[in-house]
Amino acid sequence: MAKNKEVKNLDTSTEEKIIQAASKVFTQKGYVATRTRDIAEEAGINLALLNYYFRSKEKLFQLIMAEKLQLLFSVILPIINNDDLTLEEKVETLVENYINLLVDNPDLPLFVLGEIKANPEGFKDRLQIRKLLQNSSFIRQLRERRPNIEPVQFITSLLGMTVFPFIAKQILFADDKSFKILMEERKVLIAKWAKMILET
Amino acid sequence: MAKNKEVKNLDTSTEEKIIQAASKVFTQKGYVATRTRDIAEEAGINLALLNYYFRSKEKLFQLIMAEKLQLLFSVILPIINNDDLTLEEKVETLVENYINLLVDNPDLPLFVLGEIKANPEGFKDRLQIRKLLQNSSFIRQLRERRPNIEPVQFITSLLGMTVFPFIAKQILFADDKSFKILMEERKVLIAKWAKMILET
DNA sequence: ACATTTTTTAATCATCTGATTAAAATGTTT
DNA sequence: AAACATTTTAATCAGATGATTAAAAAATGT
Repeated sequence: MAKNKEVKNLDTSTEEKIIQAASKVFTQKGYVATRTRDIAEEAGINLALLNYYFRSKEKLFQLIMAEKLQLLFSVILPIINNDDLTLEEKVETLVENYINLLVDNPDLPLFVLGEIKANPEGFKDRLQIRKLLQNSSFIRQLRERRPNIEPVQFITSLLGMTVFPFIAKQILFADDKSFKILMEERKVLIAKWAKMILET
Repeated sequence: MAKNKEVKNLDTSTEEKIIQAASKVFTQKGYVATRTRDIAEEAGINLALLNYYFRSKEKLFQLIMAEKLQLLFSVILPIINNDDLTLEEKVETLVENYINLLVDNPDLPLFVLGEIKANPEGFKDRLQIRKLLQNSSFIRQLRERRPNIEPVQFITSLLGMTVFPFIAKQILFADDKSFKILMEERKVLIAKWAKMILET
């Protein structure tokens, strides 16, 4: 028998291949548009094998979605709660790290936001972002600095400037090469503009 | 026989009911997630009637999508090409009109952007936004004012600040009522912030 | 080498869904 | 009212798709 799953295929186990494939197809096409056959083909395996490893399309999707949410949270949470960072430092780090993440995962925003809209109830529990934000030192610093501005207005703008280009990529940008260059430029631009907003 | 289709049902002809229903369901759920049966039910008619009026789901979708693109363009194009408006006036009007449009059609951005991503080829011809922008007086004014900033960087930020809240609504905002209030506030905020960016 | 467990496959099922069809109902003109 | 055109419906079809099954193949332990 093969008890140690870890020892088998050191490079890419079948399970890992499926997860990789599912991650790619799901984020590219979304849940409904994705056929389990697509994932199987992408993974280079048979369809039935998918249901052997993961009981259903839904289960596999939940796994991928949890991964993606974790990825997004892991960039935001440590920063907005870090009491050692000034407001300006938080903004800089947030923009820098977020753009880095999105350059490597350009499909992430539209995927996650689309799935949330398609099935809001399924995210009710997992998405307490608002509450996590509410109690963050980031919000506290924002309120201190600009008492007359709703923190959510500033955050929406910061996120909008950062995330929107990846959502509207197809429309606004010509080719992938220049897009990446512009996104690098954008790190300093957004940080500068955000700080201006905080100063006024 | 009934030659004058217009005379029949003055309030809502069957065709109009179907279009209304399709508009609602498509923008809410997207193309693949929408079943023709959903549209029929929403319109209060039988399924076969859909294929009687519009030959197929695809045809009906194309009609709706064309409507929505037209809606979006009709807000942007007249403004960015209006030589009588200063750069600041363009920004103000653009933000004001766009938020007004999105408050009435909050599903529009995610719908259009999602469908473009799902089928980029189908939009290749219809989406010359980049070219339309390129030759606009808006771009010319931006280049004059801030020669050191790529116009697309500014435009992406302006659109991001304006459109993103409607895409991330579910995540960032608590309830619909406060959302609308904040979006009203946002008109002046974005205009102010955008003008600051242009000044520096 | 043998037995046992794990992995993989081909074939099949049941359901969903877009579309069609034939016929009934409704409306219009004469 | 009769004849004709238009509108609406119920029933059905064909293809796609998620899932299952039974059996073969491969890996592993003794």
